[in-house]
Amino acid sequence: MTGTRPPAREDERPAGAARERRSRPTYDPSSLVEVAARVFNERGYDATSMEDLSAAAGITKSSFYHHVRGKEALLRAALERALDGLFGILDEPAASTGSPLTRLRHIVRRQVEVLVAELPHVTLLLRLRGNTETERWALARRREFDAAIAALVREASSAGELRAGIDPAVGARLLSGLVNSLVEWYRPGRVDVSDLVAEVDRMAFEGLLAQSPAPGGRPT
Amino acid sequence: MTGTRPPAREDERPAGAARERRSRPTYDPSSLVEVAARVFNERGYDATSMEDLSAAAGITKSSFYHHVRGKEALLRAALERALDGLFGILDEPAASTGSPLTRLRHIVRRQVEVLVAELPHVTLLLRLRGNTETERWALARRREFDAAIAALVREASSAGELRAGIDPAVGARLLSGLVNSLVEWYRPGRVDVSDLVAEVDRMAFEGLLAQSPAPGGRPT
DNA sequence: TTGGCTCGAACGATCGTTCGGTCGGCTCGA
DNA sequence: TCGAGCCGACCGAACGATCGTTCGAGCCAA
Repeated sequence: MTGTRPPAREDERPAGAARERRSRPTYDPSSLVEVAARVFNERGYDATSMEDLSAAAGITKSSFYHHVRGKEALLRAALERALDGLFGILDEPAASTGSPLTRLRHIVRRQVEVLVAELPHVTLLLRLRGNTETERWALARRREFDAAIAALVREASSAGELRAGIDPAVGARLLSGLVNSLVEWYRPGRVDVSDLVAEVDRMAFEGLLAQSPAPGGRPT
Repeated sequence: MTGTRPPAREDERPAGAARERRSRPTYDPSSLVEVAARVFNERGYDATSMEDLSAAAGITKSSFYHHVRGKEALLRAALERALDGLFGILDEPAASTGSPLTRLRHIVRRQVEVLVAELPHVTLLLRLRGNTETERWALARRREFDAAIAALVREASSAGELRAGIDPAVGARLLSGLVNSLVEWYRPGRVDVSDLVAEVDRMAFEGLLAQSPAPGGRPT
């Protein structure tokens, strides 16, 4: 990277410090993963140096290595956290009971909540390019998740619960794209999460247009 | 990048060769921009080395520098092409005549077409992180485009043309996210472009749900 | 004194870029 | 028609910078 760095926010204070000892804060692995995920998202994984990460954690690069195994291990830990959150949705009872549309709608709404709760980690997941074995592994798992949604869209379509004239495969892609696009703009606090869930649900299933009666629509 | 590279597609033949002379193909700048955009998207901009680019073009790294100014210049050229395509939509007559909803719907449909026509370049634009001055410039222009759409959504909402209960600001983000998510999965030839335009339009404005009458909906 | 924590210094590798020079087709005066 | 000279295309080698990672020695609370 020859390019000049962006303004480099000044509020990168040492994170974590989950101990009572104040003079020498110690860093638990999960808090460093959180810091790393945040910086990865700001600069992009490949453009982020270990120097950037250690600076964001408030220690030198070599001290940083005392706590973490390496750059790729940090990435993997963050991706695992994102994937655990997403696949956890599929294990919920509501994800496998009721009509296909009911299940799909529940998953979508929960997916919004997980995206918000694990924003940095899911953001990382959604921007992977597959350059390393770790990235390809995470991409494969992400495809599994998308495939589950696509299967549900296909079921709902076969059951006549979805609009005719939308190809289920395309509709599933658009649905996932709509939900996932949250990570590009949502920042905590700006919009209430329950409002966001309701808006994404309406947008996805009823569209932007006015005055369509929305049969069987959920209450807000 | 220490990570092992992905399988490295074998079909990276020298592009361009817009001359009749066969023994020594010459490379016009625009064809090299196209090659670069494709590889940038495969590996990510920062993870792509000039060696990768020159290999994809079929020449050595030093030869490659005979044709292009540098890595960032290639990025800028690709981004300009994407931005020209997008802003060209706003200059079309149909983008400024009719009701806000009519204009919005036209822009969205044209945006899908431009995304498909300039897929690699727009993809690059949508993945920027803002690490260099060039990237920040392109991001600023992209925000201009999104702001134009957001303004139109606000207008249409004020005119009562959009569903009540969707915040215009959020709706505009979701709409852009829905359309832009195309670059993550659409590949030319798989879905007919006019079909795709119709499906994105339906999805965005009428939603996935069945049996809503869609007043004033466009013919397909 | 022990042992976790911190650090400066340096490792080899790879990055984007530059440089000097070779090759071969084209131009143009003889 | 010919050949000398030119010039764009091409390449190997190397530049300094930065990358991820390692090492060993200090520091300080227990």
